[in-house]
Amino acid sequence: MLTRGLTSGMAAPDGSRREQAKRERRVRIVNATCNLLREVGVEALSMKAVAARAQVSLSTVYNLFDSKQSVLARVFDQDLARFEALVDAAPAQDVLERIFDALDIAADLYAADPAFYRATMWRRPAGDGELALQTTLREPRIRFWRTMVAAAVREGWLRRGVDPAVVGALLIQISGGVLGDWIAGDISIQSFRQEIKLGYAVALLPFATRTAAPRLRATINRLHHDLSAASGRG
Amino acid sequence: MLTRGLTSGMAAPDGSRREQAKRERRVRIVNATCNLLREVGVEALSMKAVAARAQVSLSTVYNLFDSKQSVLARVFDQDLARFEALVDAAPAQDVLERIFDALDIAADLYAADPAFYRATMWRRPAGDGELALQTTLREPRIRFWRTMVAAAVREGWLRRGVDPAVVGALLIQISGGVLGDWIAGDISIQSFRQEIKLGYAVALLPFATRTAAPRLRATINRLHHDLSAASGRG
DNA sequence: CATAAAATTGGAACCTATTCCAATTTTGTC
DNA sequence: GACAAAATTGGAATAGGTTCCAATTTTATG
Repeated sequence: MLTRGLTSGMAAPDGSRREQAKRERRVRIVNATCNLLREVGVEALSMKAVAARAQVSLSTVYNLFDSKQSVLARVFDQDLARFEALVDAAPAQDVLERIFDALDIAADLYAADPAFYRATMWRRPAGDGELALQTTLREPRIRFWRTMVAAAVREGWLRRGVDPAVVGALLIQISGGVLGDWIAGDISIQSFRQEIKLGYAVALLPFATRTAAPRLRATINRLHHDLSAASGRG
Repeated sequence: MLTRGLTSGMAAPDGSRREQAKRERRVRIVNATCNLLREVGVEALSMKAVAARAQVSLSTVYNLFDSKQSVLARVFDQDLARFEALVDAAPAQDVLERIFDALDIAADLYAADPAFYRATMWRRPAGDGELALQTTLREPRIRFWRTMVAAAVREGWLRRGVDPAVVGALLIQISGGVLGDWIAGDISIQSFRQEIKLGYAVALLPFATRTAAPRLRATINRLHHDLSAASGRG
C-alpha cells in the first residue's frame, strides 16, 4: 500500500489497455443494441440478445451499464450527435433557415431508418418503464433548440427580450408531439415534415421581428393549406 | 343444439346475471388499479396486486382484460370522461374562454392528484412497453380538442377555413409536451399552467380572427413575461 | 333438480430485467 | 514471472407479465 502511486484506489488511467478494452466492449454493446433495435424493435430487444451480439456475457453488460435504459441512452446520444453534425454541415443562409433545415434533416433521418427511430424514440404500449427515456431524450435536445433560438434572437429574427428557454421549450413540445404521432403510426413521414414545420412556424411567429414574420406567415399559410387538403381527403 | 335460441354461440345477453357479474368484476379491477396507481405508482403496480385488491384471481384479470395495458386504458377512459364533464360544467362565456378554462381544469386535476397522473399519463424510464399508452391516451383527447377548435371556428374566434384537425393536432402536441415536462419533474404545476396556456395561445394566434387575436396576444405577452422571469431566476 | 355452458381459480411454465456470487481470466506492477 | 487488483463469466435467484391447463364453481336452460 505504501508504495502505490497517485492512481491508487482509482481505475487505471484512460490510456491503459484495461480501460481501452472496456471502452471497446461498451462500443460493441451500443452497436449491437443499435443493430438489434433496427432488426427486432425495442419490444423484442432483450439484454441477452444484446450481450450475445456484442460477444460479451450478460453479466458484462450489467458491469458496463446500469441498465437496459442506460444502454439505450448511449444510443440516443450517438444519434443526437450525428444529427447535430448534419445540421452544422448544412449550408443555411441564416439561423431561421437553419432551423427549418434541421427539421428536414430530422425527417430525412427518420425516413431513412423508421424502424430504428420508431423503436428508439418512444416507448412501449403499457408495461413498466418508459418515462425516463423521454427525459433522457429531452434534455440534450432542449439544449439544441434553445441554442438555435438564442442565435435567432441574436441575428434579429426574433425580438430582443424573447427568452430562448421559453420558446425553446415550445419547440421541443411540438417536435415531441409530432414525433409521437409519427411513431404511433398516425401520420406519414410526409405529414410529419409538414406538421413539424407548421408547428415551428406557429411557435416562432408571435416572437418574430418584422423581418421574420412574413416568412413565417407564408410558411404557415402554405402548410396549413397542404395539411388541410390532406386531412380533408383522408 | 336444435332447440337453442337466437343467442346460441354468443355470450349471454347484457342483462343476464352472468354478464352483470363480469361487469362488476371489471369495475372492481379498474378501481383497484386506480387506487393502487395512487398508492404505489405505475412502476410498482403489479397485476397480482391488482387482482388481490379486486378480490379476484390473477387468471380472472386476464380473462376480463387482455393485458395490464388494457386495464390502464380503462383507467384513462374514466379519467377523460371526468375531465370532459368538468369542462362541460364550467361556466364559460364563449369557446375561447372554455378552451383556457379546460386547461385550468386539467391543471387542477393534476395538482390534486399528481401521483395518479404522473403514474398514469406517461411511462417509465426504459424497460419494455410504453408506446401504446401514449396512443391510447392520445386518440380520445384529439377528438376533444378538435371539437373545441371546430366550435371556435363556428363562433368566429378562428378564421373560417381553419382546419380543426390541423389546429387540434397542434394543441395536442403542445399539451402532450408540457405534460411530459411536468411528469418528468422538470416543471412545477404552476409552470405547467403557464406553459400550456402560452402554448395554446401561440398555437391559436395565427388562425385567430381580429376579434380573438388581441386576447391571445395579451395572453402570450403576459405568460412569456412571467415564464421568462421564472426561467431567469431558476 | 339435472345437465351443459361459461367463468373462476390455483398453479405450473415461459420469458424478461436485474442482482448476486463464486470461479476464472486478464491486466498492471514489482 | 509472481502477485494482486480488476473484469469477465456462468449460473442461480428474485420479480413481474403473460399463457396454459385441469379442476372447480357458478349460471342458464330444460
